[in-house]
Amino acid sequence: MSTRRETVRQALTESSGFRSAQDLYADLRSEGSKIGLTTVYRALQALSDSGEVDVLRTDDGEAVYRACITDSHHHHLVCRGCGKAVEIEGPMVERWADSVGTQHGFTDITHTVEVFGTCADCAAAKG
Amino acid sequence: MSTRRETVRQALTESSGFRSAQDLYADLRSEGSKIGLTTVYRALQALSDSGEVDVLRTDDGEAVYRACITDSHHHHLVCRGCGKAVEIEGPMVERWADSVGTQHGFTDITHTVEVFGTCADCAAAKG
DNA sequence: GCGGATAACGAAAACGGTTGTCAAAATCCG
DNA sequence: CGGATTTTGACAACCGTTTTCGTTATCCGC
Repeated sequence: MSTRRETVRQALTESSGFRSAQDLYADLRSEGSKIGLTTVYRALQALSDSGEVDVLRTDDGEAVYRACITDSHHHHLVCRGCGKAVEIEGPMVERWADSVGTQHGFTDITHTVEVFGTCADCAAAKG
Repeated sequence: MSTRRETVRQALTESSGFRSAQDLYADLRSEGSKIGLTTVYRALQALSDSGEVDVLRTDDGEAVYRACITDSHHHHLVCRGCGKAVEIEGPMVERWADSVGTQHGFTDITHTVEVFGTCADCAAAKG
């Protein structure tokens, strides 16, 4: 009876990038769903166990999830001052991730890259 | 009066690798110190703020600290089946992240890289 | 359809690491 | 010594996550 699990999977797939369980819960509730937080967590755990989503931790310990898409993607260069994000591409990095994974006998390789910095404006503002 | 901060710094320096705040607290208590958990956290936070220790998060969200002002920045290749993690290095990626950030006028650049895959064992087990 | 076993659900409580509160103790300065 | 300031640590609050447990929905043999 994985209707709820499907719902969560879909919500995650539709949103790009990483979402926290609480984010997804808020999203679903605001869409009118009566899903419970517990179920969101359970679904994410199940999806994670079966390898359908990737999980990692933010700096403040929150778990964030991403639908596991092997499809090509881009990354973001995020300003830690104002949050401005620039889309960046790194074919070199894609190749590197694949090759390093393959070297260790891993298959079905995906990766995430986040680059953080202080943008020119914020650097200037800060003095 | 930063004897306590010194104590924590020293405890961290003496132990190799990553330790959690709770670990350090337990260590210090077992050595007879009457330090409080709050103080350990405060000291670690201060040390982290001043860049004297590195912080990261374990898979279950616990913060771990390492006295290390230097090198050994590495990433992880994580199996999405069994969770096994392999430490990987990618000087190329480090350089790429720096250069792409600089190109966009960003300074003070950091980055995170996570590579996910299915390890040989799990691929075999799964069929 | 009907009824009971089974699985999924969700509200609320429990949990564990972390952070905040606040009064007591230590330190500093005059 | 005495008062201002800082540091400390017991304790409570917090927050994301997990567990509990009673309710509800689904499945399956009749």
